[in-house]
Amino acid sequence: MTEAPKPYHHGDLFDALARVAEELVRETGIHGFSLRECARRAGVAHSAPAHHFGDVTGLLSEVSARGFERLTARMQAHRAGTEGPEALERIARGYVDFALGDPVVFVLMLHSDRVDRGNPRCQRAGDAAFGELVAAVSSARSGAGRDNEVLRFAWAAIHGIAMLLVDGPLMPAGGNRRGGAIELAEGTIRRIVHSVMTYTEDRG
Amino acid sequence: MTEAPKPYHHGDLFDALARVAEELVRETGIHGFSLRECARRAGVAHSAPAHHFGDVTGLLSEVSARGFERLTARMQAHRAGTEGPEALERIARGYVDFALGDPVVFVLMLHSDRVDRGNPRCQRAGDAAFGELVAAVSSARSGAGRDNEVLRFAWAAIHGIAMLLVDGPLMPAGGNRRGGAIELAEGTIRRIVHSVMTYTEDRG
DNA sequence: AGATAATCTTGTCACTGGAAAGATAGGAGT
DNA sequence: ACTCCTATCTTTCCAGTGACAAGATTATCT
Repeated sequence: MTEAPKPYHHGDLFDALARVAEELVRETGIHGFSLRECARRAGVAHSAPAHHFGDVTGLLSEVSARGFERLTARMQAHRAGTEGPEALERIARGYVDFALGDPVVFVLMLHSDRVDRGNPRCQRAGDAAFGELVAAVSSARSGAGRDNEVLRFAWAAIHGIAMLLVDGPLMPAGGNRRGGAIELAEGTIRRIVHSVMTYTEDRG
Repeated sequence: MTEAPKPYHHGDLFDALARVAEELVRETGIHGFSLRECARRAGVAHSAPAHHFGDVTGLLSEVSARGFERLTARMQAHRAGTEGPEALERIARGYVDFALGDPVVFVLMLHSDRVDRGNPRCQRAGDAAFGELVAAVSSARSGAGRDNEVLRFAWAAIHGIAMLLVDGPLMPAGGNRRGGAIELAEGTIRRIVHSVMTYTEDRG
């Protein structure tokens, strides 16, 4: 039939493994992830990934890097070229939306010890993603000063609501987890933006 | 000599295992944790923990529950009976201080898939800890309304700064991680408190 | 004292990640 | 065309893991 002849050389095993790993980690969770199962699904021997990624940390780091790339794209899509406070509000929504849509990968990216955050690809992709946030804060404040402080504040609040909704105590119990969570996040995000905009005035 | 005769029955293996597990998870990280190594250090057979905790998730859930108890105590100690905005500021400092002092356990408690957050002990201890935060926000606002909204906002910001400093991109690179991080957190915490206090006025 | 239940040990299982050594293929240079 | 060299992938092996089952030991209750 249409059975592939299964050539010895896969052709693009690096990419294929990264994709399968992403799927697998979503299914099984971070701890449940298995290199052998991953290789199995990609149709290669269990030691094949080692040549491309070194070890399981290397593979999951690649998954993390791709996650950051998707996060960047998501935030850009949400921002859609806007400026000012609206830009920040949209970027924040993009951040939370990504987290809610891909919770396992999100936690993997930022808070898992199975990823090497010193990994160059990971770091570059992470910097790019956070660059979007920096740019949005900057656009919202348009040079009003206190940049580092206000950036930390904004980032912390956005990241915090994402983490609490995705994987923490604020997680809605019911069925449509994502819907309820987004709704909860909305108010908090608006409040964060407001707080960022008034940063200078109400504190010396 | 003073060699213990190593009785068949340990006496308080539940507690001993929980302690050893806490230490071990600190040393090896969440993923590196091993039930067998834990049993080894406690001086019992590798299957002994199963009887008390079921499986490794049960054991780590106990570690998590104890973490919440320590978090509660830490926050109470920081608050020291104060009221109003100061209470919230101190509680927030306690939260961040705990996270920075015990980062692995902190991440385990809130964002690990090796813990069963439905576990009764875990849930009760978690509720107690978050009760401290609720009480502090309530004291700071003294019945100014919008309680759920403002609570989510405060919690998200506090949790966010803790996570980013402990295990994320804001983590200071240098040696005295904790010192630098606390300093960074201070400004953010003050800002959070301020924002909580002005919640009603500057938004309809 | 004797029965019953709780606690702990020994032994086994399938599974995991990593290392080593061999098989296969592609490419460069002659 | 032919050989060498290297990258890719497979097979084989090893120590380690969590869970389970069955047996040994001790505490508790009547």
